[in-house]
Amino acid sequence: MAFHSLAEGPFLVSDPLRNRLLAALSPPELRRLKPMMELVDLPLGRALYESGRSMEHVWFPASCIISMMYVLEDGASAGIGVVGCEGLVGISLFMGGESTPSRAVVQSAGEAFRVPAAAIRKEFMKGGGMQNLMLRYTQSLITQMAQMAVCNRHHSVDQQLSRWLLLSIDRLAAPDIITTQELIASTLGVRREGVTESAGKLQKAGIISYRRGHISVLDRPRLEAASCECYAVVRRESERLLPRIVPWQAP
Amino acid sequence: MAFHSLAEGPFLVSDPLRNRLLAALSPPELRRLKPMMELVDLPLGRALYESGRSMEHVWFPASCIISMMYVLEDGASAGIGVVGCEGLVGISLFMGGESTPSRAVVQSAGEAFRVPAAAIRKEFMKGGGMQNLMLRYTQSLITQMAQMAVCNRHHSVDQQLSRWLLLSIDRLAAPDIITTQELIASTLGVRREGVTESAGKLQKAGIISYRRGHISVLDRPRLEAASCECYAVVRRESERLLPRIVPWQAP
DNA sequence: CGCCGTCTGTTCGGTGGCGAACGAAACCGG
DNA sequence: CCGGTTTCGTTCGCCACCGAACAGACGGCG
Repeated sequence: MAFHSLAEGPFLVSDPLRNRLLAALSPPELRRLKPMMELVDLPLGRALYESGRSMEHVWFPASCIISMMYVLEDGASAGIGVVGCEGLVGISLFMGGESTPSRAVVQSAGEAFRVPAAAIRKEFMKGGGMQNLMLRYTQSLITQMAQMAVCNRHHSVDQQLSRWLLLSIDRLAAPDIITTQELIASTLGVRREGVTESAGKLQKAGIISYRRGHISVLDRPRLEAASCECYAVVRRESERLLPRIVPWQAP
Repeated sequence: MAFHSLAEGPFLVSDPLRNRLLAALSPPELRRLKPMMELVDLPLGRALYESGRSMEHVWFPASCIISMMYVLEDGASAGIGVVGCEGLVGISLFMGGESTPSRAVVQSAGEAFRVPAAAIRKEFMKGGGMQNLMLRYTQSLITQMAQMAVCNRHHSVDQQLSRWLLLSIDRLAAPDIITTQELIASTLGVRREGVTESAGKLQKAGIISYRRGHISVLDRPRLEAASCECYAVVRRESERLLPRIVPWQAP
């Protein structure tokens, strides 16, 4: 794992603005958080936190995807949210719960910024723009979770895979995802064979292409057509609730 | 059921303490909200709000159950949360979104207190104990939604019905639910016939009994055994995050 | 360069829940 | 007490997904 110091150094890659929530903070807010911030390289499959464990950091993805999942006693699981550069992982740290019964897993390898829980809580308590931003993000996450629940119940694996791919490339701001079918299956809560089959169809149709541990979306419009309405709902609600890409401006 | 009047007046039934969140507010907070509060009788099936519409009130159930559901374009639906006397309906009003793409339906007829959106928002903005309470409740709702999503994916209709019954009687603080199989089916996201069959099994086993529009739980322990782990997870997390039944006390 | 662990492809029987269609019984208002 | 409406009961073919088991193939690592 490679760490890049934020304070000094010419590493543009360490610019917190790569995460859209951080980019939307006011200059003073960002200035207060910056010294505590750390850029971390996240390998595929790493767990940022486990069910019920107390959490020590809030994570702001820059170029990775994190899946929030619930795991049942028998090992079966289902993903309930996809987080990328538009969001953060660890909402329960400012919602007041300290922990949650879910699990957060790196679903596409990449980088993320992390900030100690205490620093986030302190800033949140001030009740300013940052609090408002975090709460709006939380609501967009709630929408996503709810829509995933309905999607789980009513839509085919084909549709769900398409939906997942779309959500992921939006949150990566890139058409290439570094992951495996096995991991996708566990977040969709279906068998790996089901993903293989659906992905095969999409590849035959020329909509995506993949090799071992790597998926590329080739034809976005047709992928949207193959997906269910759930993607559109989540996207619309995210656009409504979350800040545009342009950085913070005085109110 | 015994009620304790907070101020004056012989109408014990209108005591806000019947809702546990209201009961956990500090005396000054409750005093500020009381004048805006209204007790409303809610008939089965009534929608408190529709997807995307702007919301005018926050609802605090006293003796009813409200289901939060997502409805798909083709009419299919799934419930993502059950709210009773332990909670409130309308979190997006203080989370900053003003509306959500979901729908809230009366799932068991009864009474609820409602407070205008503006009053809640004003109190929330003060950032005191009430804000903390609402946020913790929101987190418990998130847990519930996520667990429902996994349950949707992996558990049988039998298990889900049992889970739903348990959550409901907890939130009613009574073993009798006034609802129909059709409504239960729509919140579980399954066919009405499936509910009929599962409910039949439970009745034959002597665990519940029902007649038109009315279900009674007879044997709670065996209902818990018939349910999946999801109920226990939600319950444990609710107990961890939410105030006990005892009313507010100075910190 | 070659090995081996990981990832992907394929097959087959089994089944839970779906969709549709219809009948019977319980409650409501007149 | 009596139609009419709502709610509940039952049946049957069907299909997407499951569970298990195994074969091939890529690619990192020694």
